[in-house]
Amino acid sequence: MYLDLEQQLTRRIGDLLKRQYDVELPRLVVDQPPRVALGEYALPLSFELAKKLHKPPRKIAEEIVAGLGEVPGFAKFEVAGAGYINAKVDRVAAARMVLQEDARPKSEPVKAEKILVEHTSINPNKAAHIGHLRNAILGDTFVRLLRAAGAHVDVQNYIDNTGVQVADVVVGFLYLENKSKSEVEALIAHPLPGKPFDYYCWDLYARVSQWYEEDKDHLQLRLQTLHDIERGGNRAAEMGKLISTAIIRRHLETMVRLGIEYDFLPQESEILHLHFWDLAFEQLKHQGVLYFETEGKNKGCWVMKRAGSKGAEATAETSDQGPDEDAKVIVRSNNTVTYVGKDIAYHLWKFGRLGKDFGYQRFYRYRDGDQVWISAESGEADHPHFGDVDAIYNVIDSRQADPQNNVIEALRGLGYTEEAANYHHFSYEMVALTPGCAVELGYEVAEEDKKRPYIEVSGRKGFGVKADDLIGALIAAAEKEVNIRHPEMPETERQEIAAQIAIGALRYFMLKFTKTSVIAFDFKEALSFEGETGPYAQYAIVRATNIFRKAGLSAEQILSGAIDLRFLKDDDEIWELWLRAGQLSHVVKQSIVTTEPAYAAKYAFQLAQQFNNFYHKHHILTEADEARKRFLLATAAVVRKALVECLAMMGIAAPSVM
RNA sequence: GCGGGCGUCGUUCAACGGAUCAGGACACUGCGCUACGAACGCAGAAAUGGGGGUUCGAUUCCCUCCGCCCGUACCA
Repeated sequence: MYLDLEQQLTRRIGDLLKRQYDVELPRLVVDQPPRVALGEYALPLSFELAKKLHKPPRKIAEEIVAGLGEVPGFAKFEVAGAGYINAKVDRVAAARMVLQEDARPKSEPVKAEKILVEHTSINPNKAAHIGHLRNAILGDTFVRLLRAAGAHVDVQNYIDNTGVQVADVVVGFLYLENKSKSEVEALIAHPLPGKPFDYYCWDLYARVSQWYEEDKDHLQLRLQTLHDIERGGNRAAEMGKLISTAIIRRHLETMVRLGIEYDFLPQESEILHLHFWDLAFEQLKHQGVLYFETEGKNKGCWVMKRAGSKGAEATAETSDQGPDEDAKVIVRSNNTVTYVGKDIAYHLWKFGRLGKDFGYQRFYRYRDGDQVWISAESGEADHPHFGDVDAIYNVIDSRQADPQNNVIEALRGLGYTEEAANYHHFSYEMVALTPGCAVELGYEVAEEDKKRPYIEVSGRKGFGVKADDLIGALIAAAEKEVNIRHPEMPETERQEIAAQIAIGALRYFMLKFTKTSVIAFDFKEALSFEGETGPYAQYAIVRATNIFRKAGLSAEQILSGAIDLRFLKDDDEIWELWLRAGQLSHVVKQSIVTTEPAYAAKYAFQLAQQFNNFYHKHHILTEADEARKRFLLATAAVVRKALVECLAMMGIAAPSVM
């Protein structure tokens, strides 16, 4: 509703400006007035026009209002303040639109046909921690938003199964624990009590890192193991595959608890063994993106100009002054490829510009029947096709901005300017621990660290909060509350509701911060079910549900029955609820174009807050006027529907009771 | 050094360059359940790091200083 009327309005204003003043504004700013009594849209454009037209803003505003005449859907235009134009919609007509619409933005914020979102991408060598949760929840929510907007989205979780991190755990099993392949297999099949395989590897990984510290010669073993894994066909490679595959399964299980699913798991092992790099290398050399360095510190390497490096224009004058020391190495002097190099090849594949595809194998099937595919050298004959997309979103933390930009730079250098423009690094800040939280967890914290606002988590040091531990703690806390409130309920039902509340709390917690904000993790805040939290919004829904239950009516019955919308005409507070509900598609659009799910989270909370207010003020079931009662019920139903839909986009369920 | 991000009530987070109190949450003080369940509501107190500039208008844009964080590998 809100989006449609806004478009209607801006189109009319645009026409009017051209006709009446022969001017065009690059973009028409549309605000909301401070109070809904003043209208639904506020246009500050006369301030901007004042200089151009040499007239006072207020006069321009009056002229525009006079020139607008009747606009369908709008009741009135008013000049306010120093020259604002406030537009008041026809509330009854707008409310009718709210009753009919769905969440899909009609203005198509998503241009691309096929979109690929990559998120999670945890190194498969240890349990997922809270930092990974933020990544996965941001990514999954963005996927849900895009799909709600009608986009076709594939979800990928990139698996770096041949990197140093996996190598480190392999070193741990082979050399620290002297375990054979079958012993590790047994550990995977029958984990120690209270210690799933990914937890086991979490500890082992930290021990190996410690072991490297003790004697630098141990690092030789790591290098050796890394090379063995990359080459394949040996003991270390087999062990690596065994470990990474088992850990991936654990990660999928962890994410399933949060309602997060993937379509495809591309692995680095296939990027290597199917020689993706060779094809990319040819293109890069051919287009001159890469050049061979013959002197300086990068002598003997294939390098490219670093993204954002200065002197791009100055090369003509400075080219005689020796090699570009700031260049990014893509192929090392020992002929191996760096991470960025592999990533370039991978991204050429994503955009269908590589000329080669993965093999695909079935890997995991979700309860809902959806299938996850994994890359393989020789895949199954019958498989879906991934890649070859129009736009990509890589949910990767902000620390990796440089390598991401280098990949984009390489694409641009290859002439794929459109692909480069449709390559979005969905960047977000990390989750760190407050010093207090670290102490609470029993870690030793240096005095100087205690003064810091937060401390970075580190898988290498085993320093952090594991995802499954946090989920477990949340469920236990929620269960306690549910048990108090609903002792009569069957246990399975109580558990289900506790899980919904726990996940709601966790997902909302990870979404309420904007991406640029570092989350300083603290148990007290994360475990809270009060205030600005997921359960707060869920509770508003439950309250509405309870009213309908007592009234003996379903939401559908209420919304399809006779509703006297004239009550809206002189009730600003209730009208604001309808207006908010009608803004859902606007919120979806904004969240997508700004790649900011926090925007949707804020909306959900505010809507719930307004509903709780309404709930407190109007006692619906005892309302004597039957028509008014039906109108109030419809208000609750409309808000509930918008809330349920918005929470669904965040992966938060609406519990039946709580 | 260079590049990027960030400094907002006690704490934590909001605010496309816009309208009277810069908004919410937590914490704090004081209230409100015989109601559609209080995982709620009401009231109170409390903030834009310093200095310039652009603008009709700056928390927002530009410059500068101070402070914090992250990058800046032939690691991923």
